[in-house]
Amino acid sequence: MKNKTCIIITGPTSVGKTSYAIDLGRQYNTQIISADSRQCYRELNIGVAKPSHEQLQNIHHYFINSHSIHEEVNAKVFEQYALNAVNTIFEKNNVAIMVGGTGLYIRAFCEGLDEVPAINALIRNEINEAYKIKGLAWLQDEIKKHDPLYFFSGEIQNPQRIIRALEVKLSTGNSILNFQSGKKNGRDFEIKNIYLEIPRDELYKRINNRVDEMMDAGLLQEAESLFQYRHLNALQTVGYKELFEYMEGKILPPGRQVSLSDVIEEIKKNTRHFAKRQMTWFKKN
RNA sequence: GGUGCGGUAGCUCAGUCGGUAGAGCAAAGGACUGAAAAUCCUUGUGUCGGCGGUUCGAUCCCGCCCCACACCA
Repeated sequence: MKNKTCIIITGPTSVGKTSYAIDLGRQYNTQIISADSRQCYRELNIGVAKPSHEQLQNIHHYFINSHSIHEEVNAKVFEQYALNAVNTIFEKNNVAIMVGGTGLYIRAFCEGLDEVPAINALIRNEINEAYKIKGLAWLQDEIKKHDPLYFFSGEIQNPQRIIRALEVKLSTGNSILNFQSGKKNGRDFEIKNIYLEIPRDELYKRINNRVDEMMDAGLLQEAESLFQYRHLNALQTVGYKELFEYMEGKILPPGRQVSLSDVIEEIKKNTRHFAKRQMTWFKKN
C-alpha cells in the first residue's frame, strides 16, 4: 500500500497551519485529520482556534469536535483514532492530510507507542491524592522503593512522569522502562512532513493579536460557562486556566487583585511559551 | 518651598557592619513513549541615579545635584 501517502503539517501555534492544510486538502481533493489535543473537544471553541464552520463544511476534518471533555483522550486514543481515520480516507484517496501542533500525538501516529497494559484509573487517582498531600519527595521515595530502575535513570524532578512510572509498576509489576522498546512501528503508507515556520517576532505578534481576538469573540464568557469543569484535563488549557484563576479571585503576591488585562497578558505569555515548546519539539523530530 | 522615603539585571525588589552584588518574574536554550495547550530541567556583569569628598579601597559613609513618590505649607 506504499502508493498511499499521508502529508503531515506541523508548526507552532498561530503559524497558519489550518489554512495551509485546507488549501492542500482541496488540491488533493481529500480529507484532513487534525492532530491537536484540544480541538477535538466539542465544548471548547474560541480558545482553541478551530477551523471556522465554513472551513469545516468545505472539507471534512477528523478529530475536531469528535470528543467530549468528559472522555479520556490521550496519545494512545489518538493513535488508534487517527489510524482508523487515515485508512478510511485511503479507501477513496491516495493522499491524506494531517495537521496539528501536538507533537506526541503525531509521533504516536507515525511510529506507534509501545504496548503497555491498561491501568486502572483508581491507581492514578490514589497516587495523585497522596502526592498532593506528601509532595515530590514522597513520590521520589516511592519510585525508588518500587522501581529503582526508573529512579536511577528517569526524570525524578518531574511529578507527572514519576506518577506514570509508579502506576505502571504498581499495576503491572514491571518497570515502565521495560515496556519502552524504542522500536518504531512501521506504517504501510508513506509519510511526508511539512514544518511551517515564520520569524519569531512575527509569530509572537500573531499570537498576541489572536489572544486579543479571542477575548473580543467572547473567550471570557465561554470560560465562565465551563468553570464548573475546570478540574478536567481538557480544561488544563492555555486561555482557559488563566481565566479560571481570575474568576476564582486569586491574589497576586503583592496582595493586588488580578485585573483582566493582567490575565490577558498572562495568556499571551503562556501561549508564547507553548509555541516555543512546540518549536523545540518539531525542530528535533 | 519644607520634611520624609526611595533611585541596584528588561520588571519587582533583597543585600553588602566599606573589599565592585543576588532572588522571583520576564527572556533564551533544552527534555519529552497513554495528562503533551500537560509536566519538567538549564542559563543571572549590572556605569548598584550623576558629580565630588573621606578612605589603600565606596554601590554602601559624607556633601551637592537630578529624578520618582508621599505628606506639610
